[in-house]
Amino acid sequence: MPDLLADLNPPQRAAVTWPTRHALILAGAGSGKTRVLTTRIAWLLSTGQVGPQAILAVTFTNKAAREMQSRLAAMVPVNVRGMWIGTFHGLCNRLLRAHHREAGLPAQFQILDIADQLSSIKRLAKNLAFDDQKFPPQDLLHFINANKERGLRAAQIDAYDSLTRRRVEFYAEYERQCQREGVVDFAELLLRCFELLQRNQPLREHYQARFRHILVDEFQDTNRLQYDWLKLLAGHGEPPREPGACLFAVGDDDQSIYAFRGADPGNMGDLQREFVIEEVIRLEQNYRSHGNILDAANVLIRWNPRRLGKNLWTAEGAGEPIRVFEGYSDLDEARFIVEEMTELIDDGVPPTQIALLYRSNAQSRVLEHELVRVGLPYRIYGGLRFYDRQEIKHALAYLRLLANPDDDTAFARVVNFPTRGIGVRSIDALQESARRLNTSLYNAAASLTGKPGTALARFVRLIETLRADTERLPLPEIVDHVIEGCGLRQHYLTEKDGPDRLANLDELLNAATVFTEEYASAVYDAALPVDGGPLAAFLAHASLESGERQAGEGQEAVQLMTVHAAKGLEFDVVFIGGLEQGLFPHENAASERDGLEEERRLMYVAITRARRRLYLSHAQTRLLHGQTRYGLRSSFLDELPKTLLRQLNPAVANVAAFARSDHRVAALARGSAPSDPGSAIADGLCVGQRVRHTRFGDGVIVAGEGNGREARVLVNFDRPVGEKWLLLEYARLLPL
DNA sequence: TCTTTGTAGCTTTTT
DNA sequence: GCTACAAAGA
Repeated sequence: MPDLLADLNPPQRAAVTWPTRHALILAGAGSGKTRVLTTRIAWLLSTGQVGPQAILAVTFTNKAAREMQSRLAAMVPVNVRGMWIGTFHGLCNRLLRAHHREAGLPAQFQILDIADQLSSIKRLAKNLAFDDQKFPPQDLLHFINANKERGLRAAQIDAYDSLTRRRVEFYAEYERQCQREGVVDFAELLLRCFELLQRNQPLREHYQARFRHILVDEFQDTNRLQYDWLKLLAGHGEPPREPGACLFAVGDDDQSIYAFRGADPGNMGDLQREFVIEEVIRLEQNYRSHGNILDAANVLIRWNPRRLGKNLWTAEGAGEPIRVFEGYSDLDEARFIVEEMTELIDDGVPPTQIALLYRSNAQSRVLEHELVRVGLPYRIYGGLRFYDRQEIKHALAYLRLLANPDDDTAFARVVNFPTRGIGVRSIDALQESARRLNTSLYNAAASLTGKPGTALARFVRLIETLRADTERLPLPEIVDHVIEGCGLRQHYLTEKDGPDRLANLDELLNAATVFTEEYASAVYDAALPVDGGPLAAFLAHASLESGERQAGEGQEAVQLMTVHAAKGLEFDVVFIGGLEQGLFPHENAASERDGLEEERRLMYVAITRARRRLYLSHAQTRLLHGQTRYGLRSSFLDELPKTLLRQLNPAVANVAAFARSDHRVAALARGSAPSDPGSAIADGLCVGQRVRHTRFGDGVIVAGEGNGREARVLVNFDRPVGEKWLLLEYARLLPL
């Protein structure tokens, strides 16, 4: 046991050996968060405080869950497979499979991924004759998901306008359709599970009594519903029959970059208050980056108000200054980056230790072009995932149809693929008759089988035959038989990109084989009934785990990805490109509530990915949406202390920018934070106000900061001028 | 049924 | 400027 705690620093050790009480661990970037989490579990087990069945560990990604399992397996001799370690969705799936009857779901219920959900919504919108101009399917999807993530059913939504009322009606219809089809979307998985536990007291008490320790990773990324789910399991707010579970939450509010998806970093503060956590443990020693890089990150993030507060430090030296490059154009910037990379590689830096991060995917193109031109291998994250490939989705749809004929999404996907002469007209007619009979497309098709010669009848026969032939087969053979029997393999034999797709289908077969082995070796809790069988479990696995983002393989490649994709990773050398106003921070963020703060956290995440060397680059012009845009350097650059930076190409224009940068940093040091929108700055000027300038024309005040002689405002001037910082002492601004 | 042509949109996206 | 998806022609 003592060796578990060896090499832990004092706060880490305090976290690991925290008494049986709720805990909030503020874990900075690179502070050994995962290690603390897994060691905590290992410590609880090996000190004999609880058994493995009493642990519930929740993560956001399958990768994180696997990482935790494998690390834990290396620390203590337990069957980690049988433990409840998984993603929110994975664990909810497990619970719902075990208690599907109580949850009102069929044993074979299927999980819709986001693409399935969208196609389901499109189908319904068409059936209900919803105007797709007034109600774009994407909006409906967002409306439904956002509400589910807040824990709201259609009946619980307050609709004050007719548009919202229609959306609510649609939501209700969608719920009905899913229920009839026996399918659940991602958000439903959580909401259904939450409602099940809330409604079913014996079940709730069973799990509350069972899980003595609930550990949550990346707590800042939880949404309302996930937090409520945790509270429910922890028995929070209920009369204490016996002491509820201990919630051990690890997170970093500064790395919350998914608020746009519904994550609520405010949950951290809520947790602290609601669970009465008097002492927050801070893990602030960083084992990743050199001092200058950390200092830059620390200074940058201090511009955000409402932080829980944290300052990273390292035992390592300051290291190199942060390199700043200004290109004339995006191409110039790309050339610089690629040249620099080439030099680094020549100097012996492994290409895999070099990462290029950008705010948006569109930025990768110029860089890729340049990388291809000089012949530098690269690996780009963000492509298709394995289970998202069309051939895989088709094969899975056939399997889904075998498992659950009511799954209309699966039916619609494969009814005419490979083409078998069932066109739009037949489908429309089928839709209509299914709607009339209030049944699934498959049932409607089956009921039309009076005419055995029709294409539709042949399709129904095909599915029936497949089902009958595979009924008693083990999973891999089912998959093999279906791929063969449905004609997919035959179809791709003649396609131009057929070989790749066939290889992927083989890979699916392989995945089924691996899955079957794991499934057989008691992946699931022995104490739970396993309903639905291996096929349903495999299909759920395919929906919940879409596989690694496909990337150009090749071991010796530099890594390209968005900042979001880089979260949790680290590299010796990091390039952050496109640091321009409007791009990073992104212009759309300005209109969102707390948008700029999230952008800043994103920048914080980007900076803290670097171990030894960090490059920040921007370009004066950039081709965006087919037009040349003139970008100002990112305000984030100005928020970094000049002393940490080394400008690689001192362009004249930057002298002013640098002076400005010092000014802003000085203002921050004095404690005068940038103004919030709406607040008055000086002399009756406030953010959002229109003003006139003798030289620049008219514009709107976007931000303001400082006071007295140093008070200045950021004005967004009309058309050609754009954003400018102006010192109020000198600039004569006329309020309009 | 497959191909062509047109038009919208375009930030990030763990499950 | 490019892509993705939808509606119209062969």
